[in-house]
Amino acid sequence: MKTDALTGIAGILRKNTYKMTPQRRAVLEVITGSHDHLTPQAIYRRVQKKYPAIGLVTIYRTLEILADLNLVCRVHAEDNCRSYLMRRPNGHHHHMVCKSCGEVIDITGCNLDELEQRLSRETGFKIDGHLLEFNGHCRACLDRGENDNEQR
Amino acid sequence: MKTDALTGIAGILRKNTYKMTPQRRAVLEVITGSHDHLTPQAIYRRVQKKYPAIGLVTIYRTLEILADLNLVCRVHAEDNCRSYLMRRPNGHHHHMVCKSCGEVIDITGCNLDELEQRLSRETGFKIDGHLLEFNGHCRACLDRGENDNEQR
DNA sequence: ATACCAATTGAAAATCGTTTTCAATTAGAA
DNA sequence: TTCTAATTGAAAACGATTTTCAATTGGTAT
Ligand SMILES: [Mn+2]
Ligand SMILES: [Mn+2]
Ligand SMILES: [Zn+2]
Ligand SMILES: [Zn+2]
Repeated sequence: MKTDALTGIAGILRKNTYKMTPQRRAVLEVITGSHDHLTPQAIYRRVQKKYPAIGLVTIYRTLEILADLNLVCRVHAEDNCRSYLMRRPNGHHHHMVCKSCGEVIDITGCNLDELEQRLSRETGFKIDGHLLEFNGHCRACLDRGENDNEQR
Repeated sequence: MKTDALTGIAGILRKNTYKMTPQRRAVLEVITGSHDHLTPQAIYRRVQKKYPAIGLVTIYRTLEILADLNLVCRVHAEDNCRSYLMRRPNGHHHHMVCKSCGEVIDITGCNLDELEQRLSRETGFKIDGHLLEFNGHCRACLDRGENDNEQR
């Protein structure tokens, strides 16, 4: 199944005058192989294990292309405004982030259609999409004593 | 009224072992005097007009303190993941951003309470807040020819 | 009013993530 | 195999933010 997905993506790349390279294959394997969202740096570290010679620049460039082709999504968290990257989600979803431990939970079933329609009607905007993110404290952190240990 | 607000804030600062300085006063005047959200740089430029000797570091430090004291809010946009700063909002609200021209419209009346309760029940999370942002194209940009001119 | 000291300031350097430049390499069509 | 546009990594450039540090200052206690 992994092979199938990659050859499919290879086709999409070729169709857009991009080439499938070993580096890009390595990046794709890391991204599709992880359930979590990964920063460019995190992806870099993981890819290096299989492909030590790869450059961080290549990660950035590859991610940009993949995002443009809608094969991966860009996200960003609240705290450090660093831009995060995530693998292609299984459909539309959002995130709930624990302020203490940083755990990320995927959220489905946001229905903002009514709101979007109202806004569109009132402002004339054509709304393409939205970013929704909840923050708070997870069960585990709540139990283990609320305050203190904010993750930097 | 301006004086009142500032002396009030001065009290809050003092209560937290912070001092009210001319620099901080200048920053506060800029922030409270603008309806828009401002980047640290934008605030810097404006403050400089009244207080040319101020350093950019002071802007950052002041904003961090004000945010910690909940006197201003942190926000961040979709595109460039730069962290934006906004003046204290007149209540809970969100943003709609035009991908073409960058215009930001304030949104009120998001009712995510039901969703938050459901999520809280299902996951055990204690939800503190949320970030919601719509993106699309504003009326003006739509009229002036859809595609192309994406802002850098 | 004066003294005092922790808090504050700005300049400069350091950091961090990201982008640009460029010459050498390579994927893949012909 | 040949050919060429696309890709690569190193290094430098970049822009935003943070840290360091010595000099200054706000505000409280005398
Ligand atoms: Mn997700
Ligand atoms: Mn606003
Ligand atoms: Zn947690
Ligand atoms: Zn617009």
